[in-house]
Amino acid sequence: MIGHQTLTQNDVQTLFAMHKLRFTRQRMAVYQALVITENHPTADELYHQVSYCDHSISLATVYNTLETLCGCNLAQKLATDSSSARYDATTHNHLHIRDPHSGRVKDVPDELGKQLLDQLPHGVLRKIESQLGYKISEVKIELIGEQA
Amino acid sequence: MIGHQTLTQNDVQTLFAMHKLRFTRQRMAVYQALVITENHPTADELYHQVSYCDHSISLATVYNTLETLCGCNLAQKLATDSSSARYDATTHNHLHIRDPHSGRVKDVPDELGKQLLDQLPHGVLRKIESQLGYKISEVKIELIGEQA
DNA sequence: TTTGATGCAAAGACTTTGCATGCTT
DNA sequence: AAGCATGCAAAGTCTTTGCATCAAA
Repeated sequence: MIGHQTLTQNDVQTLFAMHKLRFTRQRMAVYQALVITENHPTADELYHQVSYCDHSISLATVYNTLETLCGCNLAQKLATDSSSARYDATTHNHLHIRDPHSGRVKDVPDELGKQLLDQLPHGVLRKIESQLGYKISEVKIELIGEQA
Repeated sequence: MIGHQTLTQNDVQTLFAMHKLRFTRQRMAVYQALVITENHPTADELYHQVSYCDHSISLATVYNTLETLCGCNLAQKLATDSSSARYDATTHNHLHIRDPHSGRVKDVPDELGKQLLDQLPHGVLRKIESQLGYKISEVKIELIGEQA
């Protein structure tokens, strides 16, 4: 996988081409901002961040771009209990750890998250599937805790 | 714990009194509807459900009531990636299964949810704690899947 | 009686959409 | 050149709020 720190314009251009997305200055800026931003930003936060360099971009374009990115799995919309949606450029299943006091959400390093997901009791998951009549496609986990 | 099916008006009255909430016909109806409803309803769904019997209740009251109930932990607002919030009268840690197509959320029966939580790889959790410097107090799990 | 809840409508926050223009392919 | 993306503003959806009235304690 391409490291986030070294994501060049060419990388993004290639990525967009792979997904049959037109490459525009606005999409480039929104995607870059999304990838770079540590915490998971809202559309409005991205808009302000991008506006800093591109004074003409519109909020509607940010929303449209985010929807497009989510549509081809280059981003995902996170579930939230607050009003505005948050977005994440990491689209593979990964874990978040949230500190309820500070409200901060951090990513759990992939190798640890993967260990946790791999070691889930799959027998119980299958029992849940058969008992509820569902086909489980994903297990989302959020850890709650505070910095020691 | 009081079973949901046998929740009488007196139970609710007592419950509200314990939380120093005024007992009104509207709050009673909203709380009852929330407890009874299988999938976690939106404010609008509750409004329509309650309206069926109480033609004068307003949507604003439903929202106000839900906020009040959440404020004293008689309900919780669920995180969602769609537009409207969903509410849940079960406030202890339990598992949800969400169908991304319909947006519906269902509870996983407590005994199965408990099995899943008990059989988590605690060694990995401790590794995450020590590596990130966090004390994990809770693990929230949401299953994604669709009805077979 | 006092205090807080309700209903209504208006305002607010967030997001989507229609359309003319411009840019990518 | 064709078709999709953009910017703008307007509309749409969900939620909150101000205020007069009403009900619970």
